[in-house]
This record gives sequence, C-alpha cells and structure tokens, in this order.
Amino acid sequence: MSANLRDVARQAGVSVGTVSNVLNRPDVVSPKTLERVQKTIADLGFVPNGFARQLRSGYSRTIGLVVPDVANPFFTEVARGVEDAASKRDYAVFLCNSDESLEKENKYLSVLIQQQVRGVLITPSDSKSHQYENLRERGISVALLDTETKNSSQCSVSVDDVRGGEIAIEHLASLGHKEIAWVTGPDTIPQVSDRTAGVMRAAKIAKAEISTVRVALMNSAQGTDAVKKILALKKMPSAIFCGNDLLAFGVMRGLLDAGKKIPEDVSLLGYDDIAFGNSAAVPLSSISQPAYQLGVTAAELLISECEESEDHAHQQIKFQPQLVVRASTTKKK
Amino acid sequence: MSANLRDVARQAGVSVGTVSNVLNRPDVVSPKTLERVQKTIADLGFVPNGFARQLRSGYSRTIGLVVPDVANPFFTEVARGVEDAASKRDYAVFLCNSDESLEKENKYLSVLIQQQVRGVLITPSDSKSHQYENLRERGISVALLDTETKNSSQCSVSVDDVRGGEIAIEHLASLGHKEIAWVTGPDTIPQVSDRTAGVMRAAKIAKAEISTVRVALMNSAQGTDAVKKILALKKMPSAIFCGNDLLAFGVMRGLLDAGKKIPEDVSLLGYDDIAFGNSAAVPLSSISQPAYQLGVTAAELLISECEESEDHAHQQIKFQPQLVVRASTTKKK
DNA sequence: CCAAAGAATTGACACGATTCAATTGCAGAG
DNA sequence: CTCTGCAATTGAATCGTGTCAATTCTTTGG
Repeated sequence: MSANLRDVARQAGVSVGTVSNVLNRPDVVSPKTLERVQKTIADLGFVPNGFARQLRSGYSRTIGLVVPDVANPFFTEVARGVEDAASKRDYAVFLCNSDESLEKENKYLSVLIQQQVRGVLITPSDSKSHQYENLRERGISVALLDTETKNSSQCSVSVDDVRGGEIAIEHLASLGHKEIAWVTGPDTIPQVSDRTAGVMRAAKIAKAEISTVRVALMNSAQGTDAVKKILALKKMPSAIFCGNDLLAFGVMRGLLDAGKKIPEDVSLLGYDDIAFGNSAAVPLSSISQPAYQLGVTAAELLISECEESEDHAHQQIKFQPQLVVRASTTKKK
Repeated sequence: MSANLRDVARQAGVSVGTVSNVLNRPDVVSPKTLERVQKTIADLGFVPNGFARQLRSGYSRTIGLVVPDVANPFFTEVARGVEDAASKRDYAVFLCNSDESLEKENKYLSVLIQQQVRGVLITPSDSKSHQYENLRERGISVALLDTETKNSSQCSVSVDDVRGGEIAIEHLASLGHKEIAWVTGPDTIPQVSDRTAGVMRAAKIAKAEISTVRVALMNSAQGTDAVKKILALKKMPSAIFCGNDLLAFGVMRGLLDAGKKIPEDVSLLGYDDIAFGNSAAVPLSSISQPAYQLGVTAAELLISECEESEDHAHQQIKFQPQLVVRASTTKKK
C-alpha cells in the first residue's frame, strides 16, 4: 500500500531512527542527511501513520464534543466555536449528540475512549453522572461546557443561568407582568434547574406568581403542545418565559394559532437569542448567550489542560447573559 | 494507567489470544470462558485501544464529514442523519466546516488522512477539485454528499437540483409571476449552478423573465443586502426565488424593513424548507429536501463501500425535491 | 598524531491488539 | 487403553512509529 518509515530508511540509506528524527527532532540530524531524507520522503509521498504514532506516544490530537442536540442552533454555534479553536491548534473534533439521554451519552463516551481522544468537552444531560472520573483515570481531560461545576477539580465554561433566569423575570416584572408562565424541560438538566432558581428568586422579590409548565424535550414541537396546558391554567398568564428559543417558537405558533396576539395579549420571552429570533413571526425578545465564544473558550481551555497537564490550574469561567428586547415583550395593559 | 488486553488475560487466567477472541470472534470461545472473561472485562472497565486495533487491522472506524457550514440548518440536519447512521454501525464522525473555501477544505482533508479515516463524506465547495484521487490512492473511500457526480467511479447522494429550480419557477409562473428575481450564490457551487439551470429552463418554457442577483455567501445577512440590488432593478419583480432559506429570511427582513408586504407586494420562495420556515414573520414557501434522509443514506452507502470494497458497485442516488407552499407565495395581482 | 569530547547515527525494544500455526484437552470409537 | 478428530486455547510474530542507550564518526586541542 503506502510507504512506511522502513521503506524511506532503506531508500535513503539510513536507519529508521534517523528518519524518525528527521520528522520529530530535525535539529539533531546533520543538514546533509536531513536534506537527503526529506527528499526521499517527498519522492515516496510518505505520510506517517497516525495510529502507530499515537499508539507509541500515547496521545492523539483529537477531542470529543458531546452536546444534547446539534440541531439546536445554540449548540450549532457552540460547536462552530469549538471546531474553529480546535482546528487552529491542529486538533480534530468528534461530534456526538447525546439527545439528552444518559444512555446515549455513555455510549458515546465509550466510543471516545476507544478513539483515545485527548480530551472531552461535554454538556451533561444530567447533573449526576460519574462517568467522568472514569475518563480522567484514563488520562482523558474533561471540561464542562455550558455547565458550572461545583468542585474545582475540573474546568468549566458556562453562562450564569441563575442570573439569566433573574434577568428574564426582572424584565417581565418591570413591564408590569405579575403572572408568568415558565415553560421548560426536566429539572434534571442543570441549565434548567439553574434558570428555574433564578426565576423563583426574582419572582419572590418582584412578588410575581410563576406557573411552571414542564415539557420532556426542549424543542419547537413540544412548545406548541405546551400552549394547551397554558391555556388550561386557572388564570391565563400575561407573560410567558421559555427555557429556550426553540420552545418559544413552538409556543409562539401555538398562541398565534389559538388566536392570541403577541405581545398585545401575552408577552413572550425566549432564551439563547438564536439568529433566527429576529426573523420570527413576532421578533422574539430573548436572553442572549455568547455561544460561539463559549465554544472557543472551552476548546482552548481543554486543549491547554491536555498539553500542560502538569501545572494546569483548573478554571471555572462564567459568562454573563444579556437581555435582548425585540417585539415579543411589552408592557402589561 | 488503564487496563489493557494483557491485564484482562492475567486477571481472568487466560491468554491474550483468548481475550481477543472474546472480543472479535466470541463463537470460537467456550461459553464458560466467554462468561468469565466478559466479567473480568467489565470489572476492570477495559476498553480496547482503538489505535492498536486499527494499526494491526489497518482500518479505522471513523469517517470524516466535510460540509460548507454546519450553522446552516440544512446541513445540521444532514449531519444528524450521518451521525445517527454512523453511530448505528459503530463509526465515529469527524465534523469539518469548509466554509465554502477550497483552502480550508484541503486542509481538513489532510487532517482526515492523518487521522486515517476509513471514508470521507463531502459536499464539495467547488466543482473542480482533484484531491479525492489522492484520498482513494490511500484506500480512503470518498462519497459525494448533496452533489451529483458525472463519472460513475464514486458514490453520490444528491437531490435533483435542476428539477428543484424548475419546480420553483413552475410554481411562481403558475401563480402568474413573469418577472422573477433569482437570488443566489456563486455559480462555482454545484448546487447553485444546477438550480440556476433548472430556473432558466423552466423560465424559457413559461416565458418568464429572470433577473439574477448574485451574493458571495448564502446567509441571512447577505440576503438583506441583496434587497437593495433588487429594489434597484429597472423593473421590480413580482416574485423572488432564493437559493436557500437563509438567504430568503434575509430578503424577507430587507423587504419588510423597506415597507414591502409579503406576499401582497411580492411573493418570496426559499429553498431547503428548514424547520423555522413556518415560524417566520411570513411563513415561508420553500422547496423541500429530505436532509436527514440524505445524511443517513450517504453514511450507509459510504460505510458499505468501506466494508465490502471488493464487490462494491458505486451508486448514484438521487432524491426528488418537493414544493411546500405556505404563506409567502400567492397569485400575482 | 593522539585522546577526548561532541555530534551523528544506529537498532533493539516498546506501545496494545490481532492473527494463526501450534499445542492442549476431551469425547467417542475401536 | 489407545487412537482419532474436533474444539478450545495458547503465545510468538506482527502492524509502523518513537525512544534511548550504545555505537560510530568528526572535530579539536595539545
């Protein structure tokens, strides 16, 4: 098939060790030999076998990225950030969708172990999960993405979700809304429980009443379904806050289909501020997160942890969310 | 560090050969031994080292996916299909964004060669590009994704873009539109040139006049920019057909900002039928492509080519696009 | 011209799993 | 009790590269 080290060595009349040196420590090889070997390498179109190289050195130049759902534009944006940053440092990225299922998440982690990735960037779909220790024992760095970590034994890059929940309710309360529906996914998802905490805290201060409407998956279809539950509430809320923009779009559809006017009849607030927000039927107010930046930062942090494992200080970086007001929220009549 | 084959063998009191057999040819191992070894594997949390395995066997279980832009929901959907299908057959996927640049595309192909991927799925950003032969010589299968191939020496999975262009114009013409703007990217992109061909053919038959508005990148921002050019045309078209939905969303914004009503003043038709289409300010009519299915089919085809390289017959699979009518297109007044 | 230091090169071994020829174990036939 | 045939198991060789102690070559100072 294709040429290997030994072929090059034979052809150039040197030993395999020298060829290896030409590739990895050219400074210890005499200029004359260096040139001759390099010419031979070019002639034979030799490309070192990554497996053998990585098998020997024990390290690969790949990282794994595990997110709940790349189809969610927020994570797509994060993924682009990760990929760009990784590629800049010559790392390749394995993309894995956990679909918010612990089972799929664990399956992918096994695959990543098999592929001997150098590190893993993960947005956990569940707060309790001890698989990460397993990875670390194997020398695979793990950094949490879009999730805060309590213990400082790992890196994490996150956005302040508690604050995000607060900002949202503060905004709605400042517009006069005191009865608010909070449409979101299962509380086992860390982001959800944090945002809920922020929502509740701000509601207490603002003396607003929160009706929680729970859905299983945070996508558009379930948002539309949730509208039925909202309409069935004893008292129709004057504002609705959704756990992410996809949910909000679904809710928007459901409300419009039910003849409700946004924001006249009800204000609607999303989370993530995905690009499509301002093209929506009613341009969506939302809580913005620096998605791309999140990905870039996380990848850089992970890679630097991988490469300077000795004196690496774990960091917990936290970005702040920001309110973006468009047309879907307005003063209560 | 982490357990290897030899550790398992010692612990279970068998030879390394037997452990290997347990993993790869369980039928030749006695049930009793099988069970004991499997238990040991579980106890030690043993996961085989992919490199060593692949070094010996010569083949990896990874494929590369190179697309112009995962941030485009169409490709995100394709990517999910690829990933699901690959994962079902225990393959891992490297995700690469070419950003429609030949340079980045080639850079990623080099990375994929080093990673010794088994096959590559690619949506070429340019029609002329001979790097693929290079991959094939190294025993890496290549299949074209969302692009048709002329020569039958490779697999391809595509959607009939010429027909897509035709369907679009036929639809608009049937609504009475005879002056149509065609907003799209550079003609070097295969999909663009095909759709253009369909547009022109159908326009000739329907006796419609096409004004082509060219943009550099097919995203939302450039769509908004394109509106200026459209408004500057000698005669304002009564319908606008966009090369993809992102462009269409941008055009929609631009038109609404300019005070135009959709579809009363001008009909707007997109391409791809991405999920947001029906949440848009004006629900977008579009040409639908089976994105997820495209990804699944391509991955299956590629993997089967990888595994039965002997008697593999290259296939060119072509899906048909479909018109989806929503609110953004209507009869000319 | 020699010795010693320094530079360049060598080649065997290691990485961890797969493979396969050789060996062992075992049941049944004679 | 031995022989035969089959099933199960073994373990050394192998894949292609990196490493490093050992070796050879070159240079320099006296």
